[in-house]
Amino acid sequence: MLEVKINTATVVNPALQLDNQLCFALYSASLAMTKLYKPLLEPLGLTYPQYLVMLVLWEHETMSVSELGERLFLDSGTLTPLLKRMQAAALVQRKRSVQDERRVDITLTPAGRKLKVAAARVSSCVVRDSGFSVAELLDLTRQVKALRAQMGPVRTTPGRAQKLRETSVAP
Amino acid sequence: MLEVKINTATVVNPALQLDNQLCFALYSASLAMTKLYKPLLEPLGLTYPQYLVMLVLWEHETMSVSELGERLFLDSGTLTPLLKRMQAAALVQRKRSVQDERRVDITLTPAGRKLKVAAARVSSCVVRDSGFSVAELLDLTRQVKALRAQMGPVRTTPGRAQKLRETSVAP
DNA sequence: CGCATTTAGATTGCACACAATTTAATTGTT
DNA sequence: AACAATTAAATTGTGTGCAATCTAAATGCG
Repeated sequence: MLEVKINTATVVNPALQLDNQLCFALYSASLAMTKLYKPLLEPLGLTYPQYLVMLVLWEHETMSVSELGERLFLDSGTLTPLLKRMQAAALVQRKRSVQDERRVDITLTPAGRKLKVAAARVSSCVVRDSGFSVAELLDLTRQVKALRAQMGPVRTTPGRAQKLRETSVAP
Repeated sequence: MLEVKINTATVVNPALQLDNQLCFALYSASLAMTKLYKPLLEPLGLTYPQYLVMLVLWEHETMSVSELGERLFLDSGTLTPLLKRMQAAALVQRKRSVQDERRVDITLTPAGRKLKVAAARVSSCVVRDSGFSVAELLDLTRQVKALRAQMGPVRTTPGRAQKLRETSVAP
């Protein structure tokens, strides 16, 4: 491996430089986005992941826990406690399905439905603060989604982590 | 607000559709990236955020906790316990600075330094699994970093959340 | 010098994420 | 019908993120 000593810093191998890491860019941008949303969602009584759940429910009104999980790429270990908090906040209802007693259906309450209007304002606020045009945002969204699609062939259900082929590289 | 009833689904207002949300694309892609790395980092005894710390240290060898925080946009509340675990794993050393007793300097151990070779293999493995060309990855990285720069004027030190201007929109 | 202010880390408490396991309900098969 | 296999949630345990608070050390200033 090419290696150069500069000062006290051992640098080079661009593949390991933090600033070249897409993973770090995404990680960091995602956390920054969460912080951007936080003060805007606080008046609505929502955390950021809870806001994502609301986005789904505003499109569908009723979904099972696992359907929500498929849509958001989250599992029951994350969603169950989150949804319980949202129920405690009277934003959603959790009810065992009658047709299938395994399912738990999540439904918006009137209060939850009502939040949609305020959320639209939050959304426009964030778009503005991003400093990007709507076209740029949509294009970037498209690219990031394409990357996402490449990476995670979904795997919602707990258990079975997908097997990754190891790259065989001379040691 | 324009609103259309389709089936049981209340749709429309593209600004609130999950699939149009850059924030969700980033969030989801970032989590997927973490999952992609996880099985590859496990043999190295690293979690994904710990891997990010290592990337910084492989570039600098020694940094204070707050310097690491500035680089990674993380605060001491996150880093302190994480670094303690890394110390317990003998990857880094934590030592009070002599010049400034407030500082805690983080240094790579020989074991930590050695991991860099294996990490390069992990990196190339992830690049391949992304299904994107290196040029595409770098370009996307550039864009996401630009967005990141727009959003978070850094704020490392705990306390003082930045004040956001509310959009004044007719209720 | 003396003392308020600032700065660096650590700590506490809460909310995710997720692997792994458990329980219960349903489906598939014979 | 009987029973193994599958599926849906919940639970448990670990590791982040981060706001808020706390302690101690350094700095600024009259």
